[in-house]
Order: sequence, then structure tokens, then C-alpha cells
Amino acid sequence: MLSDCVHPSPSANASDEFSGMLAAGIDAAFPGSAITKSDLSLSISVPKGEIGDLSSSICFKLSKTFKKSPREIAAQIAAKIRKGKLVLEISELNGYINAKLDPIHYSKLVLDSVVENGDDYGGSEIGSGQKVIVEFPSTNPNKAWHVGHLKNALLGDCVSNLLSFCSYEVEREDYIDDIGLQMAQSLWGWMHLSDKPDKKFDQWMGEQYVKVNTMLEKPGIKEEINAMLKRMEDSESKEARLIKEISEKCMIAQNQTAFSYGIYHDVMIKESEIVRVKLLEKALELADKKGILERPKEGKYANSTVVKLEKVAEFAKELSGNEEGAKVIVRSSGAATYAAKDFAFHMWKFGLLGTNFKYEKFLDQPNGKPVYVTSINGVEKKFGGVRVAINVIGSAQKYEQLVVKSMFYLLGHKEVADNLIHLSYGEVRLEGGVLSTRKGGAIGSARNYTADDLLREAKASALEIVSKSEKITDKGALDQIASAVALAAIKFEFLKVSPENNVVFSWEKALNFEGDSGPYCIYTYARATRVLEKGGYKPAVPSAGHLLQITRGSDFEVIKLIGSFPEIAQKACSEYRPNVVTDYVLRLSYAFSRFYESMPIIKGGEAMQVRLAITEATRQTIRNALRLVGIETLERM
RNA sequence: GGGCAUGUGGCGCAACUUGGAUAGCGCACUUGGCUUCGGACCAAGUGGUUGCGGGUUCAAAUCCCGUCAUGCCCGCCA
Repeated sequence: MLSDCVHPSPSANASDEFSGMLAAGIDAAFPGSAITKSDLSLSISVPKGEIGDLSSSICFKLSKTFKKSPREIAAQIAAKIRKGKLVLEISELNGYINAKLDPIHYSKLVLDSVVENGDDYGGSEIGSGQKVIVEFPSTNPNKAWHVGHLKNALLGDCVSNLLSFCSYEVEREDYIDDIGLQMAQSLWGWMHLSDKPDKKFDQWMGEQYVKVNTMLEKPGIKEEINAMLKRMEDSESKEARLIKEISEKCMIAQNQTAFSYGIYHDVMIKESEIVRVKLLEKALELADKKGILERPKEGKYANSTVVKLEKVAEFAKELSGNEEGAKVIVRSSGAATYAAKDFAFHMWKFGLLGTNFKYEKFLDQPNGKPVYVTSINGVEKKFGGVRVAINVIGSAQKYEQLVVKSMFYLLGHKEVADNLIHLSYGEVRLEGGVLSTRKGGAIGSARNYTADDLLREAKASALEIVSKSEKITDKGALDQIASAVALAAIKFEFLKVSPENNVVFSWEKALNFEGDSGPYCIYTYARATRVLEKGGYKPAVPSAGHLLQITRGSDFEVIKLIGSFPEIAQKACSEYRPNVVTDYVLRLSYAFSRFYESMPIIKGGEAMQVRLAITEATRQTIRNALRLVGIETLERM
């Protein structure tokens, strides 16, 4: 628990105070203004340059009602405001009211907050008591993760971290489509092609899948595969047994990739189990009772089960201009579509179906926690039954996700629909044409753009650079450091842009160790660590005397940034946007580098103690922020 | 045909949800800084009519309308 004397968010504390002062000033100078608390807090921003630490544009709003110029109003309000605890000075400029914070008091608040909260600094309680399920990356169990799956997994992992940091109870879930067409094709290959696994299983299986695809035009093969597809759904069949064997081998291989990236799950849900426990029938029965399904007797949709799009368009106008009149849920053949299965699965996620799965332990993960998988032989566990479900799925599936969401509106579950969140992201493309010229030769075709290949390349590049470092002489440490640097580079590169953007994968960018990169941030961290070591820093709350040494220079810039971290973390969490965090760590790292260059720390004389404290607070904050994007810091590199 | 997303210096991006002061950052380019706390660094500089055209507003990259370009989607595939 946080103590009462330390506000979890220093920056919010300061702007709250400023806001209160403004309210009092407005009341005194312009009674009956109708300005609300939220108007005030929305008017407050952080200005650039030397103007001040906080700024309010509220006088522009007041100028209309009171028929005076903003400057005049600002001057009158400013005259009525006395200094507060954190706000030292109020001034008026061009109609804005600007505030300067008291460097001593504000620094004390920030530094104390960081020391007091440590690894929890920046976290909040806003999600307390709410369960969330995050689904990612749901790669089919017949191929290796490529760079696109990696983007998905990194997003899902980071969003899960953010939610945990804000006290949500998070379930990390992976959806395994083990009875789809792709799986049937892979199974056909397994049964009919002669080559045997000679490399990492997911990689091998993916290559074999490509081979099968080139054979589909040959007579009879498609038919054989379709026949298999049907038999697979029967859990007693030979096909189902084989599927279980090969898909699980593939899942293990994919998990190895996930582990190498520090990505873990709580539970994996197999589609075959969804079928076996008859989730679909139960969901459709319920939907039918509510009258949202229709079964046309004739016409285009004869004998299938559909949802009329004109109905769902009430809730999602994006679906209104559709040429089709309906969305098929169950085919006339009786087979369910993907939308149906997805709908049923989400009924389960939100706890709207009584039926539950059974689970068995699938793997022990390097983070010390097991990952479970749905299984006929398992035991009951408390997965699902959440308040919020987040699906990390590419933007190509927006339409389908919207249909599922709308079905919950139709059922009358408005809150469920609102809490079903499609975290849509732009696809990863590959650089065109020149792939084969990639140096090293081995990486020459698209299928080699796997997450495994990427990490291997990045490690090799990092090792080259780390080996040159005079700071690291221990051979064993080199490898570990290169690994961490490589992961930092890759993760940062993927997460630093808005999820929605389509990105072109580039080796040059992915192996970026300079500028706005992950390695730059952990370099800053390592440098700060070294200063603390050399300065003989001992954890302590800085004394009043030491705090007097704070200036309004680059030292205070660092402190202000540190003080805003809790607000940043909440913003990133509520918007599901990792790049809010990466952007912040970069700004903090740049600010610290400037401080480091311009103000001697160890040789700071009287100021040494407080500058060491700032350095430690920076270190803690960088570590906390990078942990959210799944990046481990290094003491040296 | 309809919908969604994207469009910001040469390149890659941020700021748009909640309008606010001189549109930020990285790469590249030019110049300067290591007997100094770690140069994977820092400082200074060149480069922008925020795709285009209207509108709203004291104020527009941000909101509204139109338009162009690119990508994705609109299947009894998943």
C-alpha cells in the first residue's frame, strides 16, 4: 500500500494543485464563471522552453463570457493567486497563466515517491479487482513465428504488462486453431510426404506446409484433405490423435521461440476442445433463444444460419454499406464458420456459458510459471469469466471482430460488447526484391524471416559490438549481454511505433543500436549505474540541505520527467499503446544524458548527494518503464 | 460500389482521442566536443505552406465537409 504522504503521481499532484489555485483565482476575480474542474485540468499542459513548468489556457475560454481579452483576464486572475506548496510562482504571458514549480519541494516529492515505491513506482490501482484476458499471438500450430507473429506477441505481452502494472488481474491466453484447414493440409503432408523432421520442428513443419501448398492443384489431393478435415473433429479418430501429436510438438517449438523473447502465457485454448465441449452448440442455442439468428428457407442463404447485417448495423455503422445482406454463422452444410466459433469462445471468455474446459499443464516456463492447455484429461481451473477481453489481431480482421462484437449488442450485453476490445495492428511487410542480397546468404527467402532468425542475427550483431567494449572482459558475460542488447533492439523497434501503422521490416532498423533505440536506453541505464558505483551511492532520501542544490537546469528537467511517469503508464495502459512508454523512456534517457553531460555528478561538490539521488531515481524509472515493454536493463554493457 | 486505416523536412516516426504559444525526435548531412562520471554519447546547424481544397474557431497537424494517394476488409475461408 502507498502511504498517505507520498502521492503516487507527482505530476498529477502538481497540476491538481495548480488547478485548485486557478479555480480559487477565477472565483475571486470572475465569480460565476461556470468553469468546471475538468475544464481546468484539460486546459493545463506542459509548455516548451523557459515559459514555465505548467501552463493553462483557461483565459481564452473566459474571454468570451466576460468580454475581455485573455491577457486582461489572465492578469487579473494571476493577481489573485498566491503561491502554493508545489507551485512557486504564477505569471501571465500572451493570455496564458503559467506556473513555475518549486524545485526543492517538487523534487522532494518526486524523489521520495520513487524511493518509497521502488519497482512499483509508476503503477496504479485503477484496475484493481478487474479480470482481463489478453489473447495473442494465436499462431496456427503448423509453422514457425515469423516477424508478423512477433509483432503480435510483443504487443500482447506489453499490453498485458501494462494492465498488470495498473493492478488488473491478467490472463495471457493463446488460441490454438488445431482443426482448421491449414492443420488438415499439414496433416496430409505428415501422412503422405516422406521427409522427416531435421530441424526445429515448427520451422520444418512450416516448410512442409509450403510444399503441400504447391501440390494442391494435383487431382484428388484437395478432396483427401477435405475428408480429413471432417474426421479431425471427431476426437476419437486417428486423424485427431495424429493432430494432437504434431500440433503439440509444434506448440512446444513455438513456445521455445516465445521463451527466447521472454514471452509467457497462462493458458492455451485449443479449437478442438471448443468443439469437443460443445461450446458452439450452447452459444448458438442461447443466441437463438434471444432471436438474433435466422434460417432463410430460400435464396442465397438457404438452409444456413445467419445474422442479418441490418440488425448489427444499428451498433456498428461501419457494417452498413455492406453488399451482403447477412453474415453466415452456420453453413448450410451444418459446419460452423469462424465467426460462430469466435462468438462462442467469447461467450465463454465473459463467463456467459456454464460449460468450462478442463486443463492440464503443458509446459513449465522459464519464468517459473506453468502454461496450461485445454485437455479432455485435465482438471478444472479458473480461467475465463473476465470483465474485459482484449484480442491482439491484425487489422485485416476488423470486420469479423466487429460482427462478433455486434452480436453481443444484439444479445443485449452492451457492457460485454464495449469490453470486447480488438487491439488492431498494422501488418509487417518485408522489403521487396532485394531480400536475397542480404549478406550472409542464408537469409534469402521469405520463410526465413522467422522470429528465431531475427534473434540469431541480432545477437550476432550485438556480440560484435559488445566484444569491442573495453568494459566487458568476462567471456561468459559477453553472451548474456549480447542477448539482452539484441532483445532490447528488436522489442523497442517493434513497439516504438503506433500499433496501427503498417511497417516494413528492415534488418537495418531491427538491428539499430543507436539513437532512438532500446540499446540507447539500456546504455543510459548502464552509465547511470556506473556513476552510482563510483560515487559510492547509498540508498537514502535526500536531506533538505542536499535538495537546496537542485537548480532549474537539466537536473530539474530529469526530475519533472520522472514525476510524470505514473501518468504516462496509465495513459499507455488505458489506450493499449506501448509506444507511449517507449517514447517516454527515450525522452527520459535523452534528458538524463543531457544532465550527465552538463552537470558533474561525482564531482558536483555540495550537489553530489542530490545528483546521485536523481541518478538513482532515473535508473529506477528507466528500469520500471523498460520492464513494461519487456526489456531487461543491464548493469553494464 | 461501401467501410476502415494511413498520409507530417531526403528517409523512419511522434504530437491528433482531450484544438492552445516557435510542429518535436531519430537516421542522413554540416560543424564542434574524449589527459574528464562509460563517445552505443553530447552540443550547434541545414532541411516543413502537416497530401490537396474548403469550413468552424480568438486559435487547426488536431474538429467538420469534400477530394486525391496508398494499404486492408466487405467469403457458406480462418
